[in-house]
This record gives sequence, C-alpha cells and structure tokens, in this order.
Amino acid sequence: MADTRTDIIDLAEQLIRTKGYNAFSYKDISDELGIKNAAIHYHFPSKADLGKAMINRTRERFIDDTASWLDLTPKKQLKAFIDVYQNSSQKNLVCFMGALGPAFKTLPLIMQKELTEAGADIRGWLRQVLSTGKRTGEFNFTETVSEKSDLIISSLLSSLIIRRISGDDVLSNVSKAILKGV
Amino acid sequence: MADTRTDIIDLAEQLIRTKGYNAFSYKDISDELGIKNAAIHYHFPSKADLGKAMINRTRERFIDDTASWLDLTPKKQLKAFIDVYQNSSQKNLVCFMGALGPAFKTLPLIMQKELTEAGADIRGWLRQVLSTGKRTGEFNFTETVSEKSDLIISSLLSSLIIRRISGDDVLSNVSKAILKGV
DNA sequence: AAACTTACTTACGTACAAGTAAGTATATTT
DNA sequence: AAATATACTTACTTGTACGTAAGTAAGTTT
Repeated sequence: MADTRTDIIDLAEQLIRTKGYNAFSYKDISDELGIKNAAIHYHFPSKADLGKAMINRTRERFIDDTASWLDLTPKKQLKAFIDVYQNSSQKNLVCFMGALGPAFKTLPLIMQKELTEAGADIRGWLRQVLSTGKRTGEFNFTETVSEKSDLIISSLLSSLIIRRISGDDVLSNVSKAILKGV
Repeated sequence: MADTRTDIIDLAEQLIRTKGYNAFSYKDISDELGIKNAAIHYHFPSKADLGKAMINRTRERFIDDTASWLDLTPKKQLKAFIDVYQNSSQKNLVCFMGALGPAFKTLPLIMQKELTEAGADIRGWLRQVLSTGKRTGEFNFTETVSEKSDLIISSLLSSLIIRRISGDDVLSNVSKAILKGV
C-alpha cells in the first residue's frame, strides 16, 4: 500500500541532503515515483510546504529518538547521538542542518523558522546531556558546557560535508576525538 | 580603474558564500555591476569557469597567508587560522567549503576537482602545524594528529553554518574549546 | 592607415522550474 | 442513487536561467 505523501517526503529528504533545497525540483520526485508534478502540488501546494514538512518530520524523529535514550547514561546518549551521524556518513548524506544552513537566506521564511527551531532542539538537548554528565562525574572536560556542546555538534555536522569533498571518513576521526575529550 | 574581472569574482564569492552556487545567477552580478550578463560570459564562458576561478583564488590566498605565518609558533599559526574564520563570522559568511560541500554532487566536475584539491591543501597544512606543535611540546593533546586536525577544521567550518541558523556566535565557543584542548 | 584585440551590448534560443485551473476516476458518505 | 471527497492527470502560464551569435566602439599593434 503506497503512501504517496510519505514517499514524497522520503525522496525530498534524500534530495535535499544530497543536492540541497535549491538544486532539486518536483520533476526529480515525480519521475522517480512515476507521477506528475501536479500530484506533488496536490500534497504540498508549494515547495516551501514540502521543505517544511521534511524538517518537521526530522524534528519529531529526533524527539522520539532522544526520548528512547532517556534511561541511558550521558556517555551512551552521546554515543547514540554520534551513531545518527555515522548512519548518515555511511550513506554519504549530509545532515539537514548542513544541507540547509549554508543557503539559509535563500530559504522560504516558513522553512527558516522550522530550521531554527530544529537547531535549538538539538543544541539544547546536547547541552543538557553534557551538563548532566559533568554533574554526575561521568564527563570531566574542562571547557564550559556551551563550548563543548558547540564543538561537538559543529564537528559532527561538517565531518559529513568534508567527507563529500575529500572522500575520507572524517567522522571516524572526529568521533574518536570527541569521545577522548569528553 | 575598474577591473571588471576581479569585480565579478568578488561578487561571485560573496554570492556563493551567502546563497550557494545553485542559487545565484549571472543576473545577480550583472545588475550589481551595471553590465549585461553577456559581459560576464565574456570573462567566464560558463558559470563553472567562474566558480572554479573563485575557488582557485581562495586557494592562492590561503597559500600566501600560510606562507606569511611561517615564522610564527604553531599555536600562533593556529590562532591566525582561526582568525580567518572569525573574519567570516563577523560578515556572516560561511567558508567556501561549507558553502559548496553539501551540494558537491551538483557542481560541475572542474569545480569538484578544484574544491577537493583546496580541501586537501587546508587539511594538509593544519595537520602539519599540529604535528610540529606536538613535536616541539607546545601542544600536548592526546588525540592523534589526524583526529585533532579533523575535529578542529570540522568545528570551525560549521560554526559559521550554525551561526546562520541560530544567530548565535558559535565560533566564539568553538574557538575557546579548540584553544583549551590543544 | 589597416588589421587586430579587448571589452563589451543587443537580441535571441532553449531549457526547465514553480505553480494553477480544470477535468477525471474511484471510493466514501448521506 | 446522488452528492461529496480523495488522489490524482492534462494542459497550460509565467518566470528565469545559462548560454550564444553577431555587432560595435575604443584602443593597440604592425
């Protein structure tokens, strides 16, 4: 039983994370799914609606994921978080923030808003995990929580981008450096 | 004395680093410079030629910059390197790798090649600086040189991207974390 | 002075993108 | 059985992009 709407978001996500928002078209999706471009407009009147839906779905998945990690220790939560990037790295996909962030200003406003909120979700979660780990003594980094959090999230995000450019498994190095330094 | 060719590359660089390669057009440049789009085609027959020229100029600047830092200690060289990003952060520009990397596959082959080489230049330079600093004892990080190098360059690169999304001065945090951990 | 080069402009061509209005077939509700 | 909603297709409009062929005006070289 094909759920066309879901299929469209799936493909949009893949296209955005390989080509970026500005370089994919409804035709890329309609060709792949064997439908007409107007069928996509039926589900998502504008391209901005589709982009927003994709970001929103990712946000909801993140909330579900982190909820399922609640019983883990901070270090294991951090590892689970890194695993999400590992998964993307294997598929040679950049994350949605890496895909959409550089051209932020070109995005429709409803996408900008959704993206900013998604980023705040993720950064907030990571700070909270690092903070808890430091309090319980599992972590003993010397930087502030904000500094460490931004260092970690930044390095994860662009390890996927640099992989694109260099072909090297940058995430592997970054992941080891993060875990040694925490 | 107006050097149109240089003006075009200047604008292309700014546009690529704010909107990305796929979202800027010859019209953006011709309007701004008060010339016709065909004038740009005169200097750069294809958009790929312009993109390649912009990357190449950045490469050459990097080579000049690092050459001028040769007498500095590794730590001061690292600081000078971070300053380049600080400068971009103030102008709210992402770096060229952050701008072009995510949509790498959509780029013309001549740009892909130039970009890959530019990335290798930068990563190679940083590894060498870290390696020297570790040997002389100025640095005492516990990670391998490759791990540390990739951590640093990744975190610098996307601190500019996350700044776009969040509005926060992420680079300030990242920069402090890097210098504490080296 | 004739030939040539440089740095453009004018005027197109082709392609493709987002989006829309109207029609249609199938299933569901009343 | 009639009306309505769902999930599309057909056919089109409008806008913009990259790129090119041909022309031109101002130097520069021979």
